[in-house]
Amino acid sequence: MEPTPSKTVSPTRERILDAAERLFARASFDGVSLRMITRDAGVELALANYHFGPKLELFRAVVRRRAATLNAERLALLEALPADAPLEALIGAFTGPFLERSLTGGPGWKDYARVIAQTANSPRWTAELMSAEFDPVADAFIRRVAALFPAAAPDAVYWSFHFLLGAMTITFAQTGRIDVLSDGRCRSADLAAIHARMIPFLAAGFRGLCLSHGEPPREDPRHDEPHGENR
Amino acid sequence: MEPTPSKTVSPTRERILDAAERLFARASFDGVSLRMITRDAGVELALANYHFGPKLELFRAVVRRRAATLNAERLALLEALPADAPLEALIGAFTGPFLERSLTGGPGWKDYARVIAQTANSPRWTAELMSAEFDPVADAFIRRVAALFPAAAPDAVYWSFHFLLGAMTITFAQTGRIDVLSDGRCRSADLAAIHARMIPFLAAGFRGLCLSHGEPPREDPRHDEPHGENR
DNA sequence: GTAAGATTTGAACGATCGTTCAAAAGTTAC
DNA sequence: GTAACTTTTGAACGATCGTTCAAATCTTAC
Repeated sequence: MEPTPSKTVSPTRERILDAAERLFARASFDGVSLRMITRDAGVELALANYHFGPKLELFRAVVRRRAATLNAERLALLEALPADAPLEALIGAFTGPFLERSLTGGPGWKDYARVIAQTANSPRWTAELMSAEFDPVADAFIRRVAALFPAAAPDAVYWSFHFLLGAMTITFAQTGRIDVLSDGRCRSADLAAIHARMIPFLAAGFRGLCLSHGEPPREDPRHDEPHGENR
Repeated sequence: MEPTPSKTVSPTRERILDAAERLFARASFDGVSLRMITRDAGVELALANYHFGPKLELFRAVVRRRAATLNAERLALLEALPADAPLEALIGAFTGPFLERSLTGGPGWKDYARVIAQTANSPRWTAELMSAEFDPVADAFIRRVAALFPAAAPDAVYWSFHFLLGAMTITFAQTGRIDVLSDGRCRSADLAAIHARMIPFLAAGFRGLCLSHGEPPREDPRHDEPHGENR
């Protein structure tokens, strides 16, 4: 009688989730119909509503399914790092699990990354969904990073994390635009190569923003930057 | 007889574009119907198809309309900068015009920013649309930045620009997630404050990635690279 | 085996979708 | 004022949308 049992794993549930994930990765929430999903999954249309309720709940189930795995691994990596771990290790603990699974976790994880990338940059109701699923581990990551920059402005670490999220999401979106722009010098599909570039870039960005003085230089650019631990 | 005259500015055309921009900023391409747009614009449904052809062409017209203004200002700022302009000035020339108009250019520009943010992180056909509109000025920006890092790896500047795009788009998306995460310390609506944080972060990221050796340290880190121009 | 519950089926609901079209109204040029 | 053209109107097209529901089928427990 319950509309969303979710107690035991049902093969039909998983087939629908897989198809939904695959299609939501290639189009928006409104660009995918339940008929496309159930047709792709090889099940009847009404089964989507039986197992998940309304369409939005199916989408939320797609986001939620792999988030638990992801967050658990991220938290484990973060907690395994010593207190004096370098910033690059912290960033890697946050960005690495998603990347690793996109590479070796099967096509579902790659689709999932695109779903998340889309959702993170969408307006309205997606924000609360993202917050509900990913904010706890984001909070843990930010707390660890903030400990590295005790003199940083209170919002500097948050903004840095915000820019990290942007770089990560546009990477996982895999639009292929940078491939064209760089005339083949960059390949969006080579996530491992991107990671090798992303971590140094982000680490430098964190240091550049969080090691500066409390207020960012507006019209009074100081050139006496006394941050001795540069690199 | 022509389906898309576009020669002279038609008030009806502009009303439809305004409504489409406003609605596309709040939902996806498939989440907005032509009936919603024309109802919001106060015109008949068939007029959308008369002035723009199919729905996708209306969306492209929305993207295209303000892109010309934006690119012209960006290029002018870039060319006005001296050859020895600091990296921060280059980044500001690329990110500033969009930000400034989002602040003072009326609500249309804020909606436009959200449309672009969504589009930049969407899969499929949006990539070629973004490339067609924004790649020329992106190319000019990258060329200027590359001149500052003559010893950088050929793809380092492109990846840096990629991460810049991610940080910029997730900012313009204005999802409000960072507001919740930071418990009010960050405000997504205060684009001016964000800009003051974004430029130092990105500049440090560019330097951190483009001033390093040719190859990122994988398993064979070469240390014989004569990189003497570190900052 | 039989009853109770969970799952699947097939069909239908009303609503909305993008697109098309002929006719009406408005505009411009002679 | 009439002709040529552009713009607007109102209605309709077939298709697809999310959701619902009763009946059929499968599963589980006694």
